[in-house]
Amino acid sequence: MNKELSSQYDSKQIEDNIYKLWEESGYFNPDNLPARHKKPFTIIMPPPNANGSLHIGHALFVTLEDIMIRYQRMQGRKALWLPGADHAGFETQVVYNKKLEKEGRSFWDMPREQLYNEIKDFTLANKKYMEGQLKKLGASCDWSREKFTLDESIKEVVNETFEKLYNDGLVYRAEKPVNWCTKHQTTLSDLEIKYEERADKLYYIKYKLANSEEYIEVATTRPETIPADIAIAVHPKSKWAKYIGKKVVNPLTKKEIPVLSDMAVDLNFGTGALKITPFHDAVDFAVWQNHKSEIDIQPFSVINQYGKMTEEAGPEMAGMKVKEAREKSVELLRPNFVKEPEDYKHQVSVCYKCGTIIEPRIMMQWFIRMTEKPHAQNQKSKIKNQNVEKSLRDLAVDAVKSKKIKFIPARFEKIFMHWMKNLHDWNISRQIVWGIQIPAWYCQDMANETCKKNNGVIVSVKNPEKCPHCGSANLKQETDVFDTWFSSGQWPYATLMTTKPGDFEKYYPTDVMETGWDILFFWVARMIMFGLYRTGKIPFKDVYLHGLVRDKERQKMSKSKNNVINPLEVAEVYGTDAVRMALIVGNTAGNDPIISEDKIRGYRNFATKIWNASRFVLMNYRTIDAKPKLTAKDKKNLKDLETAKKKIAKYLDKYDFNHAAETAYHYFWHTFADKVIEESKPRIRPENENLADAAAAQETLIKILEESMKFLHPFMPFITEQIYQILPTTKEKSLLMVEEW
RNA sequence: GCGCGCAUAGCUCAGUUGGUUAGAGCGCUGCAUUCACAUUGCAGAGGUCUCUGGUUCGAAUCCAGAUGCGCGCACCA
Repeated sequence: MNKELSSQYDSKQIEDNIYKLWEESGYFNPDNLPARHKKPFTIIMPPPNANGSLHIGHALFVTLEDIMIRYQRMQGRKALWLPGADHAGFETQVVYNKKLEKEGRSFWDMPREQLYNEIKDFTLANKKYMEGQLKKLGASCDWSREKFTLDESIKEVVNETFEKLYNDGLVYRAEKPVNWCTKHQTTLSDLEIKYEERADKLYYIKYKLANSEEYIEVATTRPETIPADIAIAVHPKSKWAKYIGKKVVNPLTKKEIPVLSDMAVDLNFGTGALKITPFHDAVDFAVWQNHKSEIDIQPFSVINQYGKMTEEAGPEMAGMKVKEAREKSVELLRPNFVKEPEDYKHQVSVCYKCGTIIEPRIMMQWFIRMTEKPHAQNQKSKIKNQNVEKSLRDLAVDAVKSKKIKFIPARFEKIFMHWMKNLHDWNISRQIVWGIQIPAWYCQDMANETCKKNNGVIVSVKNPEKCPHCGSANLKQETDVFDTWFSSGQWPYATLMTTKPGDFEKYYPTDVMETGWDILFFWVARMIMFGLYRTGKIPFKDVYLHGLVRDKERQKMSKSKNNVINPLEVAEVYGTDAVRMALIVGNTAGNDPIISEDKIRGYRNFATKIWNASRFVLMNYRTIDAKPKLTAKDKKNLKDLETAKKKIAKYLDKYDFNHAAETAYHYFWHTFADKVIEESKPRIRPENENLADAAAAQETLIKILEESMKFLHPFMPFITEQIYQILPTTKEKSLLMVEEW
């Protein structure tokens, strides 16, 4: 029967069939696993952004998680791998914006609803395509529990958390400095901006005292914002201290502005005097907040949301872009220069997507308090608050400190703590259309005192229809949507609370969160905080962080560099199993793996080796009418097998996939194929008249082959399942996937 | 500025609590081949483990410093 096996392993011919075999068995769903599978083992898949197709980085996470799931399933765990997809709000909107630009359509002129629906169609199409890709990669996840971040059930959980945070005083709406991207017309969180070094000029400007030639010297990189200066702050120990309490003249508007004393001014930088422009700088905003009583001018903006100068900037600059206005202001200010401007290199914040310089603005936005305790149990909260005594930050910090949550590799614990220490309140509102609209309504009548006290704000999981305070039906919903990470940060419990009844109780807390280190703060930290806040339990026990896949030259893969490896394309050529091995061997947790086609080719050769070794054993297989008499060497070989298998299990238990895979590879090729098989050749030939010996050799070979398929299965599921299916010892309808390890 | 890493064979990396001649893959050299597999086998060359000092009977491994490189965080105008 097996004699017609071809000498080459043809992955294309078998992979789809094998996946179908697994899928039809129903075993991806842990509920269907045989009775021996008892204790749950859960991994929630990091939902890929449904705005493109899977790249090699996705293949890495799929492989790592599938290895864990398959291994644990074989070990008798009730293994659940819950798949999903992320609408990826801002990122997807950026992608769609680009797409429209290419098509010559204007993103900004489209009605909100139309835009939303178009992006929705686009996202759902991508999602469907990605599901097919996950299957190609061999992902043994439970499709019956698949979730999408915009499922109604998920939105409800997310909104409930928001309402609870609001009632607990951890969500607030305020006018505060935020990061504004003038291209994308939205605010961004502190994590969504990056810093770039820019060569600018530092201008030294005289602010003269009223009716005097005396002046204070102020250094600034942004002379165009001078019309919005409402004060000058000096350090009390600076040489300008004698002017504290006096007034100076704004060199552009000629208005008189007060001189304040503030320790926030750095004595050792610039001139020891700082111009205070609250609406265009966060530090200045803070200074203004502390000196409100001393300043009679209300702060205002001179730059609008498009990065253009407003009327308040004065007739010479109004309407100009910031860059032009800077040149203009320099021209106007020249008489007030103390000296020629100096070249100055500094870090400026830019949008992490488009690189546009972030314009700090003061805007009414929604924020989450990260470092303060919630109010005492609020009656309004339907969800009990298990953790009233701690801030979101402390919940996470304590869980990590006490080792309830462990990082692999451990060094990320320090990085995590460092970030947590510097945590600020999180702006969660975005002025984009693609996302979950914030469940807040504004009463337009504000006909009673409670309304006024709350500024007309009503936070409610579902549309309240009427103002609960004054009964007005004249409500307007907030148009801003949540930062994507606000919803994905709730993913572990939001999914399990809404799949099947009992799932949350059974599968939460999950066992492992496996994801890239680049989203440690974006995602992992938020999941820990929200998980503890909302459920009182950690969302996962271990966090395994993988690196970013790079090419041979250590470059990050990107379309523009033309070094992208499409996992599906290479899997088509070399087989999925080869791609999976190439991603695992030589790759340790937290390090950026380097992947090249050569490496993948190497593991395709390994697949061929597995195929031919198996083929050899099967081709020579015959019924021998004798009781096998194992030699000492046979016994040693079987013992070596056990040793290798134990070693692999030990490595897998420690998340050391690299060594586990290498050990499996090495044992199979250089011990089994090169030695055991070679030595067995004369013994299994029909010429061997010692039937007991022939039977012993054959039994040893079959046994090792069968066991090898088991320990190779998590890494190379397709070829191993295929061979298992044709082994003479395999029982009808049994699957390697659920075999006992 | 604060913080986290890395430095081992030509290349990419392992090296788990310090303990004989420091490992793997790829690459390289030589030989073999009608045999399950040339997508192969066997053999081999190749390393002062960045430098300096310290701890120790003993250091690639622990400590301190230097040099080089990478990265994260950050409201110095």
